[in-house]
Amino acid sequence: MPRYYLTTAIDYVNSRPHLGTAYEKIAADVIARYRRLAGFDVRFVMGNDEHSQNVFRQAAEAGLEPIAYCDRMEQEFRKAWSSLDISFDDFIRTTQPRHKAGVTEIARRLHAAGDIYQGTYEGWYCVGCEAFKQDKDLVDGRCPLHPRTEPQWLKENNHFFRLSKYRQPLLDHLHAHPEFIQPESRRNEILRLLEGGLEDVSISRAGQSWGIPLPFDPGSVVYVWFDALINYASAVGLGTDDELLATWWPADLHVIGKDITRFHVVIWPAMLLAAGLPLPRRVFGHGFMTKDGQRMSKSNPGTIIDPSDAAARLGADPLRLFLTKEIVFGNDGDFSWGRFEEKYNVDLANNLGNLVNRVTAMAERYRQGRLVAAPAAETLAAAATTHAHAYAAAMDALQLDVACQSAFRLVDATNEYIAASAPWALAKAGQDHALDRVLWNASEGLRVAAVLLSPVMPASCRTILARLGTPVADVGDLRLERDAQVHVSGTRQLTRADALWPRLEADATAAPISTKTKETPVSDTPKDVAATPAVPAAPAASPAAAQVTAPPSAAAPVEGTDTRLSIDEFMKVDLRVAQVLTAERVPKSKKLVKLSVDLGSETRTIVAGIGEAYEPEALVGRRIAIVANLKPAKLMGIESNGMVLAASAEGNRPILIDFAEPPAPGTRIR
RNA sequence: GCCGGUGUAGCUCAGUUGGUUAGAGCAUGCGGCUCAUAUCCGCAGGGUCCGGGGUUCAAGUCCCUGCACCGGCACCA
Repeated sequence: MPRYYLTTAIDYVNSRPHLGTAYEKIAADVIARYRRLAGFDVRFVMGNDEHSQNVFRQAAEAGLEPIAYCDRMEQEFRKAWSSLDISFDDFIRTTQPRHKAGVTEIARRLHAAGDIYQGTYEGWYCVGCEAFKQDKDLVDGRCPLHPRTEPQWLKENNHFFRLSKYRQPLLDHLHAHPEFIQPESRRNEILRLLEGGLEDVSISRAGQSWGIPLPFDPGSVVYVWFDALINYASAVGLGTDDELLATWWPADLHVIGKDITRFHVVIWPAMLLAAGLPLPRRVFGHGFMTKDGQRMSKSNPGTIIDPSDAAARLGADPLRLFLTKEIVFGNDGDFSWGRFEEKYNVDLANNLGNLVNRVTAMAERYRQGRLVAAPAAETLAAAATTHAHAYAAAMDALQLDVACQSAFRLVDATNEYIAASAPWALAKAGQDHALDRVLWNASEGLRVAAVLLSPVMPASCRTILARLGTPVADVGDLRLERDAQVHVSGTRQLTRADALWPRLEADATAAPISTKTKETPVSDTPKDVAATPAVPAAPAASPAAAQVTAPPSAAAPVEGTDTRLSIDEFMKVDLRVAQVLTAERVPKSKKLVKLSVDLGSETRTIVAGIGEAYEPEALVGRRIAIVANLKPAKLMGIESNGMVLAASAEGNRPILIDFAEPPAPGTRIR
């Protein structure tokens, strides 16, 4: 049995998964399930990346040990993936002993190969900022933010990886294996990057406790991204189980976001070359998800969609289909509730779902559900073969959207076949033989379509197969070769049941469905499956829900990570009323405005990013709210001593705070 | 200002290395069917492929240029 090892990127645990991360897992899951269907022995690995300083900080803020925080986040992630029916075989965490063993092994190998050397990072260090400063950041040899503090010349011991040594081998590899990076556009970017030269990279941090110690310098920990990449090999036994490693490595496919392509096609392969390990066969950089055209990001709450919510609304399978079929794999994709609901109605309610219903209904009505094999209908059988081949070719080429479309063409072909052969007319005319044949073939067209769609909609397809009298214990038992063609022998008992995907009516689609419905678990006995819908009836929009036009709100903070401030902490912020004396645009900037403001006792210069929303002249005389005790910052060469308060949603123009009655400049706000 | 992306039917988008008459779904109009969740099937209308210039026997596709929108950074303290 051929093997297939694929991975997704492991996820940072500093926030809960959103639809963008879910998209990657769904796409990878579709590929994994397709490979199983195609007869491969599949290993599908996902996991969490836990050794970042951010995680360390977040844990501290939540009053937790880092590992306890990570444990909690693991549950969050597992819950999300479970609600989306992600069929990973293994879930690796970078804090696990097996991963530490893998990292240690790689570090040891690179060290032995002479590809790690000790270097020092030297530079001006500003104690006030707790950071190294570049020469260009210093003014008269001093940190502009802390002009009274003498910067210190510091050295930090670091270990460097000789990445530069692998420039030519990487270029050779890319030329020898054009399929290594996909899609194509990313490959060109990397070629340009390599042609421009590579610099060695630092792989350690001194003086940190949260991380994996370097075997040859226990005082340093491995830098987080270097650590993270190794998970792909440590998950299959690097450093712990040579036999397992030999079985699965190299990976057939890394599915990652396009933003981290260069880590995966430059640094990671260079590490493997240095360690004497084979390179992964393919790296696929998928696109980003947007919400209603806006970039989905943590700092923009309106764009964050909780994948479990989205799945709960119409079902995990409809969501999986939408993301797989409507987004060209490799391109950015947009999610909107309206489009999701539209595609749900068209593809699932009207076409596939209705086909299931009409086939089972006719079988029951004309034959008490009992169908006997009949000769294949030529056109439909040919369509099944053609579309199944196109489907497999597309899947092999990772054109997931094209593959879905092929499967749906078979759904269309089956609907056409039914219309053309009019079984209801045959029934009326008493042409039993012809009727038997049409019913059998229609059910076969549908069955093959369900087999093809099973990687995308596993639970639903299992239900469809059960209703068609061809139950499987697990869709993983299906095989393309055997099951994705029209069969011409046997007898079956079909069962009609509730609509799989009830059509959403216009007024229901206008409002988000706030009721969280969980998918009815599919029972193990096919009989029950046939009797129970895999997806509950769409919840009717209640009058109350109909008034709500906003989508479900952004992800709530993780339980237990209470980030609220005490009153003392809040009082540290010195908010003041200020009156604008002068305002002028900062030359060559897009949105910066330089203000001088009256604070009662003093006059301050503040630079604010409000130039896109306000004309500077209109600000003069206006009373605004500012933060008065911020550390100064330099913006476009101008020192800003404070911050103007404004309502500012990401992507929207800021709106200044206004006072209904004018307070005196300098008045404290609290 | 720099870097990147996008611009194709009313809407949402496909369009491989240049190659017949530029496609799909939705929406619209007409017709058919009644097994089915008012579903399905057929037909039709609808396009300056953002503008301009160029290369070529041939350009939605390649090159130059302009415009518009989006994203990132410089600058949101």
